[in-house]
Amino acid sequence: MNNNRRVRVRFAPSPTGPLHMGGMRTALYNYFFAKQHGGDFILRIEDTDSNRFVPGAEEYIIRSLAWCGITPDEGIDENGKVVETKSEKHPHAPYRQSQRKPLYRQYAEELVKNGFAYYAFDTPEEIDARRKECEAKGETFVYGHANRLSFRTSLNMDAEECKKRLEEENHWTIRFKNPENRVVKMNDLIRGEIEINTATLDDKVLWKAADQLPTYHLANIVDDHLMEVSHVIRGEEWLPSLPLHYMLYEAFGWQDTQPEFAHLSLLLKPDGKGKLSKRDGDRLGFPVFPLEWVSATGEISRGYREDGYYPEAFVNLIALLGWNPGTEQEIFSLEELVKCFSLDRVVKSGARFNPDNAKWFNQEYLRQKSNKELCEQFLPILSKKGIENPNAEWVEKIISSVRDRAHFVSDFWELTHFFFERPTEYDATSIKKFWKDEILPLVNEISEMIAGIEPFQKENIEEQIHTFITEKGAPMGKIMNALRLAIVGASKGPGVADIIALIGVDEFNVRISNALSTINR
RNA sequence: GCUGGGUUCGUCUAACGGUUAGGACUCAAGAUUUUCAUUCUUGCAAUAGGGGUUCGAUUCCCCUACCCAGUACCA
Repeated sequence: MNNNRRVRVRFAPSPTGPLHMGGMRTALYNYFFAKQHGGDFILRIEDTDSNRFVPGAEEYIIRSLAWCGITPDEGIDENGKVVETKSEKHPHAPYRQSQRKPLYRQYAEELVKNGFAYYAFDTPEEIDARRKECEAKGETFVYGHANRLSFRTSLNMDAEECKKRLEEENHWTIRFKNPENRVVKMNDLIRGEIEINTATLDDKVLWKAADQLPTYHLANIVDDHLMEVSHVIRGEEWLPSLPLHYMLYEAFGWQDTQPEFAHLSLLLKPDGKGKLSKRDGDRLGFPVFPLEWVSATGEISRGYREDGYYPEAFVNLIALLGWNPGTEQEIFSLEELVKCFSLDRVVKSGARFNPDNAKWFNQEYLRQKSNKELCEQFLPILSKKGIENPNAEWVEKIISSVRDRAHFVSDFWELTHFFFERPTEYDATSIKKFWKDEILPLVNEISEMIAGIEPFQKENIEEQIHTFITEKGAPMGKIMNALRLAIVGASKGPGVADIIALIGVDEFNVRISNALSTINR
């Protein structure tokens, strides 16, 4: 393995549906690693399973990456389309494996020629029957060195017959001839040395005549080699096939440029057992996908973007699920992540995803926004509520008064609606608690005083209310709360003086008189 | 079942043989306060179990338990 060559990584999803958080994390880690080393991040589409292709999935993946601020260096063009023809910038096109179809067969044949693989003629049905037979006896079925000679293969048939079958049949495959008893020593950048004896491995299918396509294993090795990939950072589910991949590099004689491997642990459910799935999101009420996804049947899966998450927050929270900087820093921009990321600080064990934590990250990012930015983000929501073209400066002031309590911009309406609409109902518990006979005359009196304040500004209002109450020797809490109830309709919101100043004197008068005449005790 | 990987507060994690086992989220309490929050302070809470190795194990080794993955002509 050559450590001096250019760092090139690939993110190679298969377009079988929307990419979920775990997949995004894999993409992110690949990106951080590549950029940190001044290398390339390649996007390759692994669509060798024609049966599982899902329309729109490819676009979804690219849009999700873009939302997170990731643009592949190679594999997609300026318009976000997968590159199909070679160019200086994309020398390895096409980047969709289905379009690289003609390329793989020769490699598989080469393996056969050199004794590392063989032709197998049993149909899937025949193999299935054998498998069932075994299982009925309580045995594990493995198509491998122990029984490969009991199948119809090029290993036990004369050349003539084999040739004839290859020409006439269209359901044969090329299988890897797994060594009977060999210890393969492997290295993983996260887990260290791993050893496995090939005795337990099976003869994996490498290429299928039926659709003239390679399986993952062959396509993956061939493409990583051709695309000069230096590091493979992928999910843990690939760890068991690492020995096969090692042996394939060896069989091809590509050990010198064999990439280094790093296998990432999986994301686990917030509760119970097992890995995180789409269902958990539905069940527990959080998104599992970066962007909203509508399936062919019209089923909608919510996305972080649609739920009001900032992409920076999403990237940050995903990055810290299974990786830590070794310091106490928790808020990282994409640039900082590129700078700080390192594979040896990736955690080996699976990380349970906790939605509470996700919200906290968004809150942190929301706090970094200016009132102006938040206002711009809030305007569309106001518009939906029928508040068209409000004075932006005014909205900014309103946001300023409540921003500390929000996790999302979407929280703002609940937090501020009483600025935009008069109360039509008054909270019963608050009435009972604060709307007392002995207080009402004072409320009336203080309201008249407030209405006369000039200039009608928060500081003045606050000060004069205090003076008034102190002079009267009245109970501060009771009066303030009664005022609040009158102008808000409930016991919530920012400081009373803030609200009064923001709604203005005319609106204040209307609300007070409404309250005085409407509230029934 | 077999093979591989994993196991520190409820959760995310730090400590790569010597720490009162640290931080964050959550939760609880207190302070502030005109409500709800914010903020500040404090608190609760962990090395899966058992054997070794060692002067000393969260850390190294073995066994057990549990969790995860793979075991497809899917990726």
